[in-house]
Amino acid sequence: MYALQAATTQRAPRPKFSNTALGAIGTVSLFERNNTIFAEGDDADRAYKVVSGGVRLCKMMPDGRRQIAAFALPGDYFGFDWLGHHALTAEALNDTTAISYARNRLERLGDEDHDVRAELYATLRHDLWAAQNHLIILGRQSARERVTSFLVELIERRKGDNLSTIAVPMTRRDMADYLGLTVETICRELSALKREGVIAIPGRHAVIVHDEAALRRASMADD
Amino acid sequence: MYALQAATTQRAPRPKFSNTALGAIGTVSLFERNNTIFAEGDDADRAYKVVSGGVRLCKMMPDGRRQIAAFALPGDYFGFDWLGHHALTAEALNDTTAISYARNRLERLGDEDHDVRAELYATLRHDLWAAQNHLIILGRQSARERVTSFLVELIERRKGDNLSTIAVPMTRRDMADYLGLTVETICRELSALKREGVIAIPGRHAVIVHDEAALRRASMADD
DNA sequence: CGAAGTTTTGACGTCGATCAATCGCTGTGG
DNA sequence: CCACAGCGATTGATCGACGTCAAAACTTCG
Repeated sequence: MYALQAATTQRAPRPKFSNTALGAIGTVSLFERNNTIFAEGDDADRAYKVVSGGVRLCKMMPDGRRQIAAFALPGDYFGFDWLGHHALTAEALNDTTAISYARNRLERLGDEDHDVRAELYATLRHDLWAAQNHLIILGRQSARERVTSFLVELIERRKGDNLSTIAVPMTRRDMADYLGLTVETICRELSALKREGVIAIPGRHAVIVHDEAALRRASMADD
Repeated sequence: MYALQAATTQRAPRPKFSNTALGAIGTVSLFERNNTIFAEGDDADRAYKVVSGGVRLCKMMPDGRRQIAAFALPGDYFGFDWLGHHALTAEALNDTTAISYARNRLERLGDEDHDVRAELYATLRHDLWAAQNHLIILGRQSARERVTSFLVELIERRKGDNLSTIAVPMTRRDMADYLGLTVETICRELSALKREGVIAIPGRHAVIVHDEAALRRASMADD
């Protein structure tokens, strides 16, 4: 009973802003691969929605260690989390198109429009939910569990298409910095999954899932 | 410049609800050590503020592994993060007193009162900020860095008192499950810090900080 | 074709986990 | 008041998963 309830209620829907309210105030921005969109500590004067490409949201340590907190993929919002200064650095994974919203306009809209307010709130709640799930991966899962959890996450974030081929827009290093591992461990786990027939790897930025059930089993799909 | 900015702006203030608005609708609850206040997946019909004692907020894996996402100490709010179902399990660290707020009253108040709304939003933002800082600890820090980061966090959360003795209301196991380590590693790191003269350990639930600068240096205070 | 960056694989090292024993509280009953 | 049981904390010995170092293969782009 508890497990069933958890399975049906834990999924936090990615919020969708009403196009009517926000559509009008956004402007299109382009970023090329590895460009910084904003850095941790910057004035948070703009927030974004990814149209195409992808973005990594990360924190850096003084000695160069990096932890990626999340990836923003097409349809996702980012930069809404902190209204004074950005808490994370945002960098383009690829050549990326995004719609950008001015902070002062967002705030005005949030004060006036109950729906926009609810959606800003839902965005924040979704990010918190995602971060808390990420904690269990980083704190308590093995390398195998992390890599399979990540692939399952990509499967579930993939929008309409039900292909068994999933797009992997980030590099092995990005995956490593998201999962708290090294590039080499990522490669080894992917190779092992390939050897076991669970997946195939047609190229750097794609994975074919042959046995999704095995993948989910290996990921210990939380609770 | 950037480092200075980060140091002054990254700290997310713990929100304080206006007592006038919320004070009226809270009721006092008591929980004894290790009692479950709510479980992951439960209907989120109440949210809480800790008065005395402490609470761990955690996720469990089916095989018993546990990740603690946060500790709620006196003055902290918890259970506000998810308005449908709770995303985390809350358990009392100690005999604990908390003020509990009914969800439907909170929602009504949030709709009516701009200040309450801002404070609910600030609570969520604080939790997200804390979770993102936690990610870098779990993903990229050594055992030594994790334990010292934790002690620094306790120092900074300690309210008015400026004593060098800090209260540690949780067990070694709780610390381990918060930091993604084992009980043994926690003990060993604490013993090493004691041997090096950085801290003293007068009892299970207290630490005396002799060299706070060394502690902060060892914690690699992020960014 | 050559250069630079990314991915993959192998050999080896290490940090923290595991297994095990002991210590030291705290509470309970004789 | 003391003996003892039970649980948490501590310390030691050993193990193993993942990191580090190194080299080769592959991809991309000039």
